[in-house]
Amino acid sequence: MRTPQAPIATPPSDPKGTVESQSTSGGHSVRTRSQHQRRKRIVQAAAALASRGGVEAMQMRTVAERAGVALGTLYRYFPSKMDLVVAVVGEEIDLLESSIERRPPSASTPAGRAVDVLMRATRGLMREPELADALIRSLIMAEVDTPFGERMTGLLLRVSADGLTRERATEVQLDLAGSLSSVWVQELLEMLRGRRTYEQIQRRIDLAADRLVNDL
Amino acid sequence: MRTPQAPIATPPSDPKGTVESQSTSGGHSVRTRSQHQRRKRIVQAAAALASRGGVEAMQMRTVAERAGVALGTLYRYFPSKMDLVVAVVGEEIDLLESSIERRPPSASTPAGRAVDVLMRATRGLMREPELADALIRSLIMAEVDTPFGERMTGLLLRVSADGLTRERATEVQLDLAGSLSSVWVQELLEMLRGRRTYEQIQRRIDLAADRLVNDL
DNA sequence: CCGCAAACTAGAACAGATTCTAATCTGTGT
DNA sequence: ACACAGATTAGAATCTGTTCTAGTTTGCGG
Repeated sequence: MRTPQAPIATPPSDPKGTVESQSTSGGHSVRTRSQHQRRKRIVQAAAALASRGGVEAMQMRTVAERAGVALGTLYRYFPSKMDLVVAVVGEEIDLLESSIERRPPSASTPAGRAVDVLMRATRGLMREPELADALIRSLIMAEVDTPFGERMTGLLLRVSADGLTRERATEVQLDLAGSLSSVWVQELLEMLRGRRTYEQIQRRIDLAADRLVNDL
Repeated sequence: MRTPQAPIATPPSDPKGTVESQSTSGGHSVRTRSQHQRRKRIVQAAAALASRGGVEAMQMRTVAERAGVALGTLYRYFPSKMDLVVAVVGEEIDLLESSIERRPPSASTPAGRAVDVLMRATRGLMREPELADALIRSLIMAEVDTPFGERMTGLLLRVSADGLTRERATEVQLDLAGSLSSVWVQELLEMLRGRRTYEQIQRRIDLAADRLVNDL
């Protein structure tokens, strides 16, 4: 019975999401420490299971067991399975981001770089269809604010607008990034339904990018 | 445990979906008669529940009860809840189609007529957000071939290509219809997340249609 | 009217997500 | 070291989709 508002997973009793520093200073509510470990173990276990049998194989009991925490604890960290899925998906994006840092897209035009990123993500997802499935579903179904669409759009924005963050991008750039990631999601869906090959997706993303560029 | 292939709901033991005629002739397997009634009662009950609390309120036990059939029977007609949702959604499209027959879109350009249809559908959906939610989700999640996307695309095709059926439409027209309904779905999603108003959707659909037209 | 296969029914059973409980553990302030 | 709040745990309990069972009903061919 999903309640309208389900806060995203953060170590227990952490008002804002910004827990990082404080080593010996005036802490007062955050248990940070083994909790980060625990959270990591959980997401790891979940990811491992998901990359096998997909979301189905990622059963809450099993995740808890593998992560070595009680079911109740798992639920304290992730109020619903969807939240956990979203977290796993987040990890995946981290990977993509660091991959892009390591080897930035080389295309010369903004749209080209955006396409490059999307196709790289596509290849990554094709390697683990089960996870891709979970990702797409979570992306679309999430009632909570999906961090995924936002992040992917931001990512596209950065590579296409070359270092700009969302706030500084022009409306036009935002539109490019947003539209492209929309199209991409649609294509991924089709792929999951077995109606697209990698090549087809590439062609269509290219096409969409071209169109957008012409429109601007 | 969703098995890969879940046939869409049709009165029991009905090989092809084309059951209509035969009144006294060589029938042999179809029980048609009260079964159509039963099916209708089920979908009706389901729709009623869904238009209240959404998919969540549409519990299989409750649906069966309200429809006056046993749970097992419900499952005989609709092998999974998703199938039932799809059926309910189908009803909704029927409504849209007949509405369009009654009062065809008046715009002068093909794209204009397509936009007209989409916006009419949008208004209808906004009236029952819970159902809209169910619709969109089912549309996107369905593992079975979603009849929804197909039907909506076909509908757009008919109004935009003015009487042509799918087979006769040019690739270009197909693309128009397909792209528009993609965009529309995305916009509806945003609306459900509270990030779009009717006006915004209208503006964006218009824009998308314009773009497409220019591309053709 | 008879017999049979398919459809239907009531209800138990099962599965996995989510919630709840009672007891224990941990970290922090005093 | 002591006390307390919040975190964790094991496990029972609940909820809802889905499956299964055994018995009954229905419609049709003979």
